[in-house]
Amino acid sequence: MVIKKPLTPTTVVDVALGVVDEDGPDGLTLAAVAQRCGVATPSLYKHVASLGELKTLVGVRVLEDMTEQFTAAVLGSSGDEAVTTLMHAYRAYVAANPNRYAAMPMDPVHDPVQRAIAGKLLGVMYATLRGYGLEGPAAVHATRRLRVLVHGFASIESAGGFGLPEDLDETYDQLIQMYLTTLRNES
Amino acid sequence: MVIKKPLTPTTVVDVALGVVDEDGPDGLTLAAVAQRCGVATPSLYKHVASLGELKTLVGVRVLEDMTEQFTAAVLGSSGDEAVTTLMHAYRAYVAANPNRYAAMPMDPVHDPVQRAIAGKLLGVMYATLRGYGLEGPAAVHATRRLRVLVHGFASIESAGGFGLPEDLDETYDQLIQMYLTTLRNES
DNA sequence: GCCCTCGGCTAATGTCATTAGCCTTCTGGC
DNA sequence: GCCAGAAGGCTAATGACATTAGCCGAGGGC
Repeated sequence: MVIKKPLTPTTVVDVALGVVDEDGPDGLTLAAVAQRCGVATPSLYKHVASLGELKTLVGVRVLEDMTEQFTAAVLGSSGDEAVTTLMHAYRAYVAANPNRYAAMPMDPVHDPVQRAIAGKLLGVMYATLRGYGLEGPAAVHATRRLRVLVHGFASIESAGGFGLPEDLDETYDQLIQMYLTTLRNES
Repeated sequence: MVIKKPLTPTTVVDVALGVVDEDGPDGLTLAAVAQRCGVATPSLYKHVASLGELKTLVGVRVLEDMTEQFTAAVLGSSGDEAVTTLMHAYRAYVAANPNRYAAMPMDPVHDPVQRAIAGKLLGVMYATLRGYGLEGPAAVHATRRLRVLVHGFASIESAGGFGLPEDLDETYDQLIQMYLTTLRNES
């Protein structure tokens, strides 16, 4: 007999992430998670309140995951190099975890926990822009532009939305250069 | 007795769009559509093959809708003005129809009908860039950049993903300027 | 040794999608 | 006018899910 690790909310979310990775966000179902846990579906309710809550928790985990990776990627660099690194790291994350990214909440505004961790992720972007001397609103706009670029590209790419054969790396490089140019003109 | 219009695939899609508008993409259910049509759920199968097909058809309709609007918006202008107009029209469409936009397929690659109409929409963007003298790959990259910008911004905005109070019009204007700058430097 | 909580289970309900099979109505051909 | 057949609706049934209620055994604190 294998020693059954006790089921906890954390392990349930772990399993849920596995389901998302394999079956996509829509494949995330309590039944699927329960089966992987070797447990009857209703038993999950001892650990999570509902499918909706589980999805929220998965979203939080993804946000944490991204925050961690991007923070690590960007550490030790600054200026254009940092921005470039961050943008590449973002694209790489989404390419490596397309389903997870699709499970990321676009509107973390509602759930307070999600909002907190989403704020951290934003903070990484914001901090990466430090050194360009942006003040107040200008920094907010610059962060938003960055977010639009990385999310726009990544979401289309991960959905397989770019049909033509032209090099996507080249397109992404152009986006990076475009963004860096505005930063330079602004500071 | 009101004269019952005969149900056709087209009217079913019309009703489905109404459901999407009100309840979001996830609220689109055969049961909901059937109820609005005043018909039992299985009866819908006389008109659409499955829920999946209905979603595809809804996606097509949204793409057609957008294509039509953007074409009209951009007619008669060219250069920076045309690009600016297109970008504003895109944002306006998504703001006016957030749920519909969320129902738009990001990967029209699979269904041939969707691919065709998606190609038309891309064609509008592509045509808008005429006059910048872009050749071959450069035009493709420029179109992609445009798409990334408008989709990135619109999808975040429509999801309520911009939390801070700073003016979103300003952010969008900056994105437009950013894009126009790259176009000028390229042509 | 007793009680209680934890974490699992089964049974039941309700919502959906989907399939099968029936029935009525209209239409075209004769 | 009559009939076949297609169109378009319906009911019944099945199977996946989420969710709720209520049962039960094991283990720990006392």
